[in-house]
Amino acid sequence: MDVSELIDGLNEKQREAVAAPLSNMLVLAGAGSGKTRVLVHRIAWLMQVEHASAYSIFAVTFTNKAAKEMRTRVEETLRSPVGGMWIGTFHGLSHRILRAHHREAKLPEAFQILDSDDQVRMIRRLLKAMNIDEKKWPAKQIAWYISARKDEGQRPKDIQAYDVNEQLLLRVYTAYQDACDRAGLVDFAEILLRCYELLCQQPTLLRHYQQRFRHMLVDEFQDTNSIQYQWLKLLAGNENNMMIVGDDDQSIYGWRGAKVENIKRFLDDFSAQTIRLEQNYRSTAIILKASNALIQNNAERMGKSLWTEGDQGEPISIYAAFNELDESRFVVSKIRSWLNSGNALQDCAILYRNNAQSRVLEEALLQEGLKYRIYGGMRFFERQEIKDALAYLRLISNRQDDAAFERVINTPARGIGDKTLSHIRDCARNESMPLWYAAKAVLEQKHLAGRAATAIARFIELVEQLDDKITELELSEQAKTTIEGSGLMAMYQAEKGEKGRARVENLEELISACGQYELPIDEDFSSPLQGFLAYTSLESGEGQADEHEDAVQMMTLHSAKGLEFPLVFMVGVEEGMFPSQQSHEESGRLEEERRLCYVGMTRAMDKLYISHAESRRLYGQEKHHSPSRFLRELPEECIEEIRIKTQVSRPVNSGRFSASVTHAAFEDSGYNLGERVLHAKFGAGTVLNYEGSGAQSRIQVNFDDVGSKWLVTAYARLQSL
DNA sequence: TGTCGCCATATTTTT
DNA sequence: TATGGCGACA
Repeated sequence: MDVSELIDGLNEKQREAVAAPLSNMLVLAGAGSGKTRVLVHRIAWLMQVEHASAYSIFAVTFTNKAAKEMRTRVEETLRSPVGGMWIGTFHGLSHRILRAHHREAKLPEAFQILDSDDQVRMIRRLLKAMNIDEKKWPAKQIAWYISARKDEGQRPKDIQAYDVNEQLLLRVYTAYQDACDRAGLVDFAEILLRCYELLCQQPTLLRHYQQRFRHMLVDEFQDTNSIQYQWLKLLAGNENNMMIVGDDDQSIYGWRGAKVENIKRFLDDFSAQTIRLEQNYRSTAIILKASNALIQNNAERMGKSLWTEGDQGEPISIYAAFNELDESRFVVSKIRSWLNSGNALQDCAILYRNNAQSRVLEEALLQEGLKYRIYGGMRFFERQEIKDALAYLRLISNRQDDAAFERVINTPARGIGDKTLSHIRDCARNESMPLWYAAKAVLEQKHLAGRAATAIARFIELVEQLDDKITELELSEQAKTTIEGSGLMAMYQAEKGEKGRARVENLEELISACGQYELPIDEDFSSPLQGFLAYTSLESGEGQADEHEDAVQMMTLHSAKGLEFPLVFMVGVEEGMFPSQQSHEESGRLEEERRLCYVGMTRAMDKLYISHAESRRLYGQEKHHSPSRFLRELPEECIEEIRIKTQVSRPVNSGRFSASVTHAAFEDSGYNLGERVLHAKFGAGTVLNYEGSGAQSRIQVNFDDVGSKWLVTAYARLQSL
């Protein structure tokens, strides 16, 4: 392969990064500046020019998707599959190390991963056992606390509890950790922390990995938390080279422990040089100008300004909607015209601050007959029926797994009630043994009523029989046998309605997913089932159907990071929504919101619409929000305001009056709402409410003829009356 | 064991 | 406003 291929077609800065001599390096990569390209080409460069072996390369990302993309693109660039190269997520790679050295990490061979939902359930059980009021101490909050501590690398012994509240949290943390350790379970944060501790405590092991991974690359570095930073630093040792790629302006995960400061820390700790990628290949000049202007209002920045050789493009349109319904209709009508001009639905995205905002939009899209796809939400492997099935498989492969035991002991219902169960739990606690063995013990002690005893005996027999039956089978047969043998399939088949049908389908899908699963040859799994179980926890089931259907893409601003769309709508850009109400309280949160806005804007390639509603129904109450401060931070020359202006025929305080409406989008024939409103001329409306005076007055008007319940809050320009 | 009604609750999410 | 969790009840 000709090496020049690797740097041809790159801009100067990209080339500088790709072809840099072996060293520590920060690539400060702005949105749309081709950072993945740089990473991929750098890997190829290391192999081709520096003659690095695939074996010596270690590349870390945050999501499976990013890891997968990187691997594919490296292989495409090198035109050959690369084995031996470690490309994966922080969790995936840590987990891999833990599997390989489970003994040293003091984990059972069949250790399993607890997802956030399992974690909360586990804590909920502990709280009950510890007699802690769940009302006062929600399990979710405690789970959050524990994960946060682990993200900081803190074990219970490292924590000083100064007040009673923290003492309680600490007690639960301790109990929780104890329970996990005994059951052979690790939560997500534990994977990282455990791996870090393992490497700290096993110098030989650490040296082995350090000597292997000569070339480390890290993506989205601004999202690393404390333990991830420590882990990387440990693996890097003194000799290895690390290239980190990130963008401080796109740091939007501070609230879950990400530390932007890690970038600066890296520069110090690794005496690295910085390369800035500022040329943008995605957006129009206007969008970039506005984004640059916005982000400049943040104080703590490394400094970066995006530019493009491309066109100016259209101004950013800002629509002031009456309310969220009007906002949705506006968005939908613009999408309709986009579609009518021969564009694809999937090239257009609606971005919002929180998930609840999607509802009104969905309804409007549905009404217009436009297909949409919502990102996020329940993932395949997180669904109830799937987790039930997996819990059986987990219990079969590890009898100590209390979380799995609790989940399936009475699913499907087999007459094991709370009483019997608490009996077992008590026994387990007193004897400090896993629930499974406690159940057996209780049975032997014959403390139970006949019926309960039979039920438990049957359950134990069931699991043991399944275990016997499936050991020799192929993975998908194992799943099938378990799902059917456990009675889960029958249970969900009996469930009425659409839901039940979908669940049965999902279970079947699970069986087929087992069939498609390939056990990674270079990882240390004792069986395909082990591998599959880990896979289901670490990879929550992306790549479901309908992904490629032509549909409007809907997602939160957070999940939009890394994506791009020709047409983008950002909705609900109002004070109190975005920036969100709660971001006013903590320091630094406002800047993070601004970065989020920056992320959103820079998703747009050609056209960006931003909308805000003057009134919005929120938690059952009508709320009035002013336009977001972020809008004021956009340069005037970059924006075009679309606003329905109401002119009232005569000053009124109440009663009927007539109003005429002018609309900036009048010329746009595709704008249904505008047309409708205009043609209706708002003949007569009833004033419902009147407040203030002068230019700031507001009237609330009901126009019966425009639609049933259409409530309009319009700014009356009294001076023009 | 399932259902009803009451109550609190109400960002952002990947692994 | 809607939703989900929980206790009470049949």
